[in-house]
Amino acid sequence: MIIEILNNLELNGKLTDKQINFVQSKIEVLELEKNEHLLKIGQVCTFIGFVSKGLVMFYNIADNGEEKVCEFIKENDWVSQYQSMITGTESPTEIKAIEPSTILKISFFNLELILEKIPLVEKSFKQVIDKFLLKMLERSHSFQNLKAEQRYAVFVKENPELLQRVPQYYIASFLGIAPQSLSRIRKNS
Amino acid sequence: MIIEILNNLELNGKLTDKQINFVQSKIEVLELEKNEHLLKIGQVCTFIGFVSKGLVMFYNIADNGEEKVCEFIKENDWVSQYQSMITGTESPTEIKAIEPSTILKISFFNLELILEKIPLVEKSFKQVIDKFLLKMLERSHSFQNLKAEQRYAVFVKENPELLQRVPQYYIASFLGIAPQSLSRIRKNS
DNA sequence: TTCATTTCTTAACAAATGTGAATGCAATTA
DNA sequence: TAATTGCATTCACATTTGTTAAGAAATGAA
Repeated sequence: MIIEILNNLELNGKLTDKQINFVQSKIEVLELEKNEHLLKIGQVCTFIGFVSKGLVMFYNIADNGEEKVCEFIKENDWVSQYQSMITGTESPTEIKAIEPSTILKISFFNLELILEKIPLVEKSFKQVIDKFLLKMLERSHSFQNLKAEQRYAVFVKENPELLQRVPQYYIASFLGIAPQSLSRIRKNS
Repeated sequence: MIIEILNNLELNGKLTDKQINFVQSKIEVLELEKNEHLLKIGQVCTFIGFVSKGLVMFYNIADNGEEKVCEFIKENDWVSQYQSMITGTESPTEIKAIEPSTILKISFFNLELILEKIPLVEKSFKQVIDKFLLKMLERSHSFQNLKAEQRYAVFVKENPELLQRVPQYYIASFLGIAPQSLSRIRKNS
């Protein structure tokens, strides 16, 4: 399973067996059932997770109890609560599995050990953060400049398979619109 | 002027005179007139700037020529085009001065030199990136969950002085609404 | 100052999206 | 099987925001 992480970090073939074993020894494997939480509101996020299998979502809860989806994280991508992670404060958001999922979990403590010991990994992790920043820039831009219909079109183009894997009302939430509005948009296209 | 940078990085008193001189020698001082550009579309952003005096904005240009404001950057804050900077590609956005401004400009080349030589500065710069990421998270969240009126209320609360310093149609643009809509919102509150 | 230009406001109407309720469908459970 | 539950769709109507146009106010230049 660590192979997938190395692939994702574009480190395949670049680490020694010893280094790989070291990294592997710092990883905890977590199996999540559907709807099981990886992080709950009020917890401080002290790890970064790699979705090895399945699909999770990152969301916050509105006053009326609605789940507002910020991000879907598919297999072979990283998930964390950067806000809680950066500030060390309690997370205002949750992370839960949409499908049964396998998460490779690395605590910050262990992550620090890895980054200190293997500079190559540190460089790669910077890129993980960079990618996330780019994603958030793109997301703001999309809200600022596109209508819901266009946002949905982009989503479909970039995540065609998620249409099958994610309930539609979660997609609506991610797009910042009501489920009924998404129904209407789908009808007119 | 470098004092302001050290303050911003929370490094005041933590560097030796020699280190300070080294940093200072890598900084270029740039005076911008109102509406003068720090970065234009198509350029690759190869620097990070510190707004020592004045006010700049970061925006992209829609098909119809409208300027869509992504961010206002006040004195004592950092400005860069992270997307272009991270990917090394041509910037799709511009940066220009809203007021006559003084920018302390550090090229990436020099920044690398500084970060390598002074680890304390490297740590601080990570925090600069972290803050920007948090800002973008907050911005997405605001678009996803708040109505224009609420977004404006938040903006006013967090940037009361900008109401005087920024033309209203730029604020509307930043909020993702038409100038007329902002007029209406102001009227009803 | 006066004129020209830019910015802001207002209003009427259009378009997009939200809301609440009803319906149907599919999956799950008793 | 029947009943229940959750999700998607549809509709009518409300609210929000966009658009166009006109004029008022502010700003800058001669």
